[in-house]
Amino acid sequence: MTIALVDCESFYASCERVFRPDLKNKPIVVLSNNDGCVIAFSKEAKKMGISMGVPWFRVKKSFLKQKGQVFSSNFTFYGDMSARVMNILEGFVPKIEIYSIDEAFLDLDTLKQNYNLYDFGCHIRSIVKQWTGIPVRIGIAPNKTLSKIAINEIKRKNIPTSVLQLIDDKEIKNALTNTPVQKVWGVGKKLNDHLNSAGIYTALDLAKVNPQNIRKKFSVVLERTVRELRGEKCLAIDDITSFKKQIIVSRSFGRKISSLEALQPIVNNFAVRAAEKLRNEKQKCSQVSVFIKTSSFNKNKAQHAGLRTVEMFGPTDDTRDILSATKKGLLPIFKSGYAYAKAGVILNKFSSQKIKQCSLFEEFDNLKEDSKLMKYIDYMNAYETQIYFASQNTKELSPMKQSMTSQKYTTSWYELPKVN
DNA sequence: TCTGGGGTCCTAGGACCC
DNA sequence: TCTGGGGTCCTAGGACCC
Repeated sequence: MTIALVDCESFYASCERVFRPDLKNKPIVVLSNNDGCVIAFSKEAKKMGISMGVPWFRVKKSFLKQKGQVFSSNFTFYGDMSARVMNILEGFVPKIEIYSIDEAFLDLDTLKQNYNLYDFGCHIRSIVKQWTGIPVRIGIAPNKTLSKIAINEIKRKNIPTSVLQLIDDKEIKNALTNTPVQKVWGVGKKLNDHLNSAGIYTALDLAKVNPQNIRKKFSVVLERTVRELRGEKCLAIDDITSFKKQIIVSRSFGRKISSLEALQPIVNNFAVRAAEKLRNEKQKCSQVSVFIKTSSFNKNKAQHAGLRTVEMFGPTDDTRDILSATKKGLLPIFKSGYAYAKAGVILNKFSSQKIKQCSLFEEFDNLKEDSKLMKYIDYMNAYETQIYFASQNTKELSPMKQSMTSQKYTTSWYELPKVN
């Protein structure tokens, strides 16, 4: 049983480099929405002390002074580059799980025995690099958790080929010894603290604990992790693209918002966007939640956070239903006198668009056909015309700072790269 | 001054059943 | 005086991931 994890090296930063060869070997950072914090960075930026999630305003000055290059996030572009990489990977083996925008698990069991997996990894790496310009690391191991460890080892040891096969017991033990337990896939900050206080500091320490005891003291999730560290295979490769179970549209605001009059239309924007996403997924939802919160970083200011869930009368994908639920949810959680920093709309309890269900109190004869209105609106919004709902905030559709976005090199005719 | 967004899975505990 | 036992289903919230 063998799995390969293909992981794109500092993916967003690498994307930015593909059409900007002048940025080779230069420090690059990519920022989150609102240019709030650093969410990706190149090796060169790492050397300058940039770390994941650091607030941009804190490192901005010194980074720019050292001739670093900064980008606002350009997810349309990264998504397209990701699809290209995944497409290539799908050509190598029949079973692959696209785990995130920059990672995929490949099932290598379908390959002929005695196949040289290390060479195969190197081959994949060179093809992906040649066809897309994106450098990848490849960790080969008996299961998912260990393939993650292999990727960590490539980083830690700075292995020049960026491919590592972790199969031999001694090698695995050595890698586990060198992995702090917090770097194990599935161990976050909270678990790390608990494990540390129980005297578990490395991945090897964790692997030595009896899995049943772990299950009793922690959870079945961590038990699986322990078993995988020991070489068992617990997590299967899930190659079926499953439907979404939840849709979230949320944003931190560019500036704080205190009045309901200002907040409601912005939350409505999120509701409209969420409904569009839902229709795009060809699903309906039966539950809408709204949340608002003040900034948790402002310790000396009064804090308030609220979440309210509203049940729908039946599954719906109609923006008007979702808007009215949003309003119902927002009113009771809004308290005046607070400076709100973030809000969001969450859609839950999905069912297929094809299923028609009328509510208990609805006459069957009245079961209306789905209105064509939404279809027309989506159709028109896909092109130049924009149709808004009256309750939206159209003046400040995205009160978001994003001043340093690169071109949509591969997804817009108007922004294609030019060759002189 | 300024600190992301979008997801999944699991569990404890409440509500309910016989 | 004394108030069961066993089970299912659902949900909010926690923890984690990238």
